[in-house]
Amino acid sequence: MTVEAHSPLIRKLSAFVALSEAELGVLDRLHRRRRTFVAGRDMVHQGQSDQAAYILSSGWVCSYKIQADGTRQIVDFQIPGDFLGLRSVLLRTSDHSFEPIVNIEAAEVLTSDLLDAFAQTPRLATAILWAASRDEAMVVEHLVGIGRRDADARMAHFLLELGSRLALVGMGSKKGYDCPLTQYHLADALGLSAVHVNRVLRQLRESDLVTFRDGRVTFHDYGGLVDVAEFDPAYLDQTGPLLK
Amino acid sequence: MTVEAHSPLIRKLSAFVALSEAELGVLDRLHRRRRTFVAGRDMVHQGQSDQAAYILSSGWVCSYKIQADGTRQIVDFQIPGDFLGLRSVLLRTSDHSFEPIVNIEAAEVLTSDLLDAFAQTPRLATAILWAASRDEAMVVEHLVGIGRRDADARMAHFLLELGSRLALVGMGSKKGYDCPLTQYHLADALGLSAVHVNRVLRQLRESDLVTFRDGRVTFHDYGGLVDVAEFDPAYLDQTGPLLK
DNA sequence: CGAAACGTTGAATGGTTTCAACAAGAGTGG
DNA sequence: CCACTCTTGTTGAAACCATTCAACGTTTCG
Repeated sequence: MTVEAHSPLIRKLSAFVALSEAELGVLDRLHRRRRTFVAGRDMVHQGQSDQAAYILSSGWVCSYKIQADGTRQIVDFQIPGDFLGLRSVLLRTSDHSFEPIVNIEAAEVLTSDLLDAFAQTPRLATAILWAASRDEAMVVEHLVGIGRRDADARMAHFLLELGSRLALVGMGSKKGYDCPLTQYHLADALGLSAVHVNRVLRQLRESDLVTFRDGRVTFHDYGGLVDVAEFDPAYLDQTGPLLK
Repeated sequence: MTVEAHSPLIRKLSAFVALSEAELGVLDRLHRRRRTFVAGRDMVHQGQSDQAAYILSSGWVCSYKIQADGTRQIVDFQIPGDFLGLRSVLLRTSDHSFEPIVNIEAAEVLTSDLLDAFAQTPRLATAILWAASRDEAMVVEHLVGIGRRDADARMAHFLLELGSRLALVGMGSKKGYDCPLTQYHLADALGLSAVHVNRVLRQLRESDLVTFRDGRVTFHDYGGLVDVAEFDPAYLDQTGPLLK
């Protein structure tokens, strides 16, 4: 079987670990319980208990937290190949909500499925924990961006990071990528107002760096954008840990 | 042996799981390799490879990331009982730096020690992963704070969260706690300028909510502060997962 | 067709930063 | 022991980045 024939998750993990046929089989079996969710309706709501985890196979999801005053902070976006709710399984309660941005397909993974898979193939367990650590590193980088970058750099960094992530599952390149997010999503993710997001996007467009329009991100000057963002993809480029 | 006779880590884990004598023994053995570090000099520098992890037994540490333009974002503070660098072990390279804020004592934990301990007592492994998930939840809450809270609420929330964490290891109460941080630390953690931190602290003090002075945080009106911060400690109060 | 969601733009406001200056205490070396 | 420097804290004034408010255009969809 070629890598392309598999799910985005397998494609992602394969970029870092050469998986054996047996491991590929276990991974395939994790994808058995297929489910779909419609855009806009929360799949998991913050405070909900005893949740399953999911592997996203198509579509986009965002994980977010709502505050008492109604403002929303998007913590992360999930794209095909990403795990979703891994932490909610370990803590018994989910501390944030998940909302599908478009209609999505996902494989439901019960706690027992996951533990069984880990018991069968420790190398796979390590690979998945590696992916989880990489997600955590992205949240940290997100934190740094919101705390210490101005709006332009923040936006530029965000669009670049998303591009790198999508490239890993074959959904983007240094030319650009399809992106179903609205300016409201960007605002809630970057800690800005929707109005300001619009202005920032205009400025980046008029500087011939990127265009965000009609569900498509187009890079016009990738290098220039990297400079604006001070984008260093080191935290995404980790090679596999403990795996020879 | 009573809980008080043990390390802060044991004290923390004991608040959520009743540990057996055998598990306590394994934990004690993880504390064998004692080391000290002096204030101000990085124990781990971002980009450094093949790092050990540490269990902090006394003193305070901060983990941070420096950007190209020299600005610093503190991601988290570690207090006694906290793990440090657990992720750096899994990813081969550390993506951020650790700096002791005061002279500290820590137990060095080699990757092999950790894996051995996990193999011996799966319940302990779960407990430690639970603690790691809790740390991640705090980073997420931190992200929300920087993205969507104004400076006053951010500061109030931060001081309250720290208080709750310290209370768990017996170093603080709703009256207050000792705190070796400078206003610069607060600024770098909260994504503010040091000047503004000073003003915010003054305002909170003049509203008779908290005083931050001479290495001591004193709560004057705990309830009032909770209101300002919209502090909901749910994400800290998880009861243990998968452990009956 | 009307409503709802998304995008766009201008003007006024405001929270936060920057710049600048000074005070107090700790540590250092002459 | 004093002068010196360094770190930390403090305060005012000006400048700025981002928000809020408000209005309007566009597209989608029932």
